[in-house]
Order: sequence, then C-alpha cells, then structure tokens
Amino acid sequence: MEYLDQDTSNCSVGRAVGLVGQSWVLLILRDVTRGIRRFSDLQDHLGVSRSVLADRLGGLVDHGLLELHTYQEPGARRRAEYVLTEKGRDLYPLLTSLRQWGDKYLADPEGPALLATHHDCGAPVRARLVCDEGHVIGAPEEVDRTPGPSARPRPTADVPA
Amino acid sequence: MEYLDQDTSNCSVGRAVGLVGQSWVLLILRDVTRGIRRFSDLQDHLGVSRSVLADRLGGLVDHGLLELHTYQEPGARRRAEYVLTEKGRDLYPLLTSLRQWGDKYLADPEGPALLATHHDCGAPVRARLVCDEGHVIGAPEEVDRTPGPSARPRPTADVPA
DNA sequence: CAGCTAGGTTCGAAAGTCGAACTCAGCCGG
DNA sequence: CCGGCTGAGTTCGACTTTCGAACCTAGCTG
Repeated sequence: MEYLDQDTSNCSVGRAVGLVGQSWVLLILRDVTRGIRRFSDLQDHLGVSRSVLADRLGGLVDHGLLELHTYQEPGARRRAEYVLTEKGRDLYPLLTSLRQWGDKYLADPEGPALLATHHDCGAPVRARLVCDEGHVIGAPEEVDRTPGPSARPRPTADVPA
Repeated sequence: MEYLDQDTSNCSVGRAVGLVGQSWVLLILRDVTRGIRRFSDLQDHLGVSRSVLADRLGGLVDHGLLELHTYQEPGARRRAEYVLTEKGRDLYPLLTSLRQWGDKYLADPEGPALLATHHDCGAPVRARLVCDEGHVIGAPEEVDRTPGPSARPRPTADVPA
C-alpha cells in the first residue's frame, strides 16, 4: 500500500481537473468541437452568463486550448472565432469517455441524444482502455499504479526536521 | 450544419458533467480507485473541507457511483468505507483520459507523478478511440455526429404556435 | 468517567455565478 | 452625418457555493 503515501498534489489528474474541471469548460469544448465557434452562438447554445463565458474563453486561450481568430467577410464587420488547438483537440477522447458513460447511465429511455460514428465506416465510436502491447483493459483492477519520476512523498506532520 | 440546431440540453455530455463535473468529484473517485476509502483518509489526501466532502460522498452514494459499507474489526469501533460500484468503476476510462492528457500537457519536466501499467504485461495503459469495426480514431474530424433517438430540435423564438 | 477517534454537521466569511444593463466599434439606411 | 443594429465583450448587485474552524455524537480505552 505504499503508493498511498505519495503526494497527489502534482498528479496529472488533479492538474487537469484544475483546468477542464471549471464549470462550463467541458461544455464549451464540446460545442466548439461541434463547430460552434462564435461568442454569441456559444452563449445561445449553452445558456451560460456572458461574463463567465468571456472568462472561460479567455482562460482556454491563455492555456492554449483555443485560439482566437478574427476574420472578415466582405461587406461585414470583423468577427471573432475560437478554434481548437492540438492541445484542445486532444481532449476529444475525454469528451468521448464522458458521453459514453452518460449514454450508458444517464440517457433517456429511448436512447442517447447524439450518435458519434466513424466517418470511414459508420460504426459507433467509443473510448477503450488498452496497453501498449495491445491488450484491452476491462477493469481498473487490471491496472498497476506506481509512482512516476515526479512523485513526491506525502508530507507528514510527525517527521520533525 | 443542421445538427447545430439540435438542443444540447439532454446531451449525455451535459448530464455527465452535471454529476462528475462538480468540484472534487473526480478527485474523490480517483482516490477511491487508488484504494483510499475512508472519510478522514480522503479528507487528509485531498485537503477538501469536511462539509463539501460529506456532501459529495452523499451525492455519489445517492447516484449509485459509490456504496457506503460499514465494517467492524474485532476490538475496534465501527468504521465506514466507500467502495466503487460498477457505475463508478465505469468512469475509470474517463480518469485515464484525464491523466493521459495531463501527463502530455501539464506534467513536470521530469515526467508524470503516477504511472499506470497493465498488470499482466507491464506496458503503459492509455485510452484510445476506436470504432466498433476496430479502426483507430486519430482526430475528432474522423467522427460524424448525428442526432440520436432522444434528440430534440432547438427551441427557437421565431416559430409561433 | 475523562479522553480519543471516526465521521460527520453547523456557521459566518470569502469566492464564484447569475441575469441585466452598459460599452464600444463598425456597418447600414436615410 | 445621424440614429440604429449587431457582435463581443465588461460591469454591477443579488444570489449561491465553498471555505475553514468549531462543534457534536458514538463507541472504545485507560
């Protein structure tokens, strides 16, 4: 059980939650992935307050998940558009895991509200746990957790200097 | 672009965010998955306030992600222990996606704090997008999104009754 | 029977979120 | 040139959530 004594404050899960666990962030990323890219369209679809939306979009740009592009169609005013960076696109597996879990446990009886299918073959898309040898992982019990290079021992109150 | 006019309020991503997107919930599930199962151990590892921890654990039990077991070792007081249900264990791919993304973009320079490896072969574990035909999905652009059985048209203000 | 521990609950203060109103710039019709 | 419209925010006071610290309660233990 010694890994329980590792500090989790620099665990990647914790850091990632700090970014994408803020309210509305995952929903913003879902909608941007769906092709909704403008401030007012996002506000319209999400129903979030403008102040929070502006704050979250700013944070996502600052952290490099989105880029703000301005473009101008002829005869129209300049408009802003938020597009995913690679860092943002790399969260798509996370969104898929979330959708998949929600479809299984929280969907309406008649089925999910959105189907994701492979563009090439039309088959449903899902997230799957695998190891680098190609084995499929079915349960958390099949996974060993060991401290990595940046693991720190947990600070204990009973060890004086 | 017609799928942009679907209502997203009953999308599984949104519902799932409503449950697991609450602050501390994913971190609680991470630690329970790691084997930390008692109230005070969780409070100790996470640094969350007791009131919020009690609220979140209660919510997770109510929603069937955790079960509260009480047990009594001989000569000791009765103690409580929170264990994952299948519904809770099924979030493990989500936690893995989160860890994987955090390891790639937010980890310390020397590497991640926690390594997850396959118990059978020792190879690193990762989440991967696949379709049911077995094709590996590399980018969100390879996925088609179509309205499912419970999709609703988006309420519009300009359609009178 | 006083003290300790596990597992909470209660409380006022601090932080976050809300909707509504306001700002600012560029385009448009008259 | 003037008033209005639209996109993209910012500001503001009310409301809600989260915080840390203190308190409570059972069941052991000396």
